[in-house]
Amino acid sequence: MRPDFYTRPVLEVARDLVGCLVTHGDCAGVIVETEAYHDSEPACHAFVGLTPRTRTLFGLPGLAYVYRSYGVHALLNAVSEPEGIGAAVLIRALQPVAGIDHMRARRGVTLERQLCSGPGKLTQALGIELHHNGTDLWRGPIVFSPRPAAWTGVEVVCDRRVGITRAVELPWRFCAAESRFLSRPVSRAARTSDDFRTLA
DNA sequence: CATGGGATTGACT
DNA sequence: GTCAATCCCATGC
Repeated sequence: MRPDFYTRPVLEVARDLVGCLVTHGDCAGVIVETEAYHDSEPACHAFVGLTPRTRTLFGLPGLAYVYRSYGVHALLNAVSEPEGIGAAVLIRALQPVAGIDHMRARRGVTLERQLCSGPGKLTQALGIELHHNGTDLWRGPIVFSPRPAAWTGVEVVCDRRVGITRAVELPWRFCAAESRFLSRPVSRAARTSDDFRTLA
């Protein structure tokens, strides 16, 4: 998608990215789980302001923000909101649709449900690394493209974000409700409470 | 320049 | 359920 898709409130972008396609080389998958981050809340890297690390986050919407997590994994985000606002959508899980044997080789596992069911797993499966930080998501090499016809109208539910220690109460995780390719199931609270209603 | 803390995963009890 | 691996970077002296 072009940059104007990402020049919107990050919660809308995070919701609307569910169902979109991510392609890198011969590998591709449909996004089934995202999380939103914004410089106004302390779980976001951009909360500390503009530093060498957060330069991409404050940059042009539609750029890839890729950083190393726990010294081990590369995590992929789509920079959102207008330039000058530090916000991004973390891609947390994909349903594999192409290059599946290549993903198996990179991941060292065979079960499709385990190939991209986590933010570190999907970057390993697709061969996404730190040098992709700052590349754009409409020309590539990593390309985000609109929902395939079969994915229009999928139900998206929201839940609390995974693996953070600050601003844990914000329901800024977005999941394809019926997907079996999530990093973890949607919580009981999110399924039953009105506190987790998806944005209109 | 030293230190501490992760937007995780996989192996193990 | 617990826990280590491993590295980038923000912070503070």
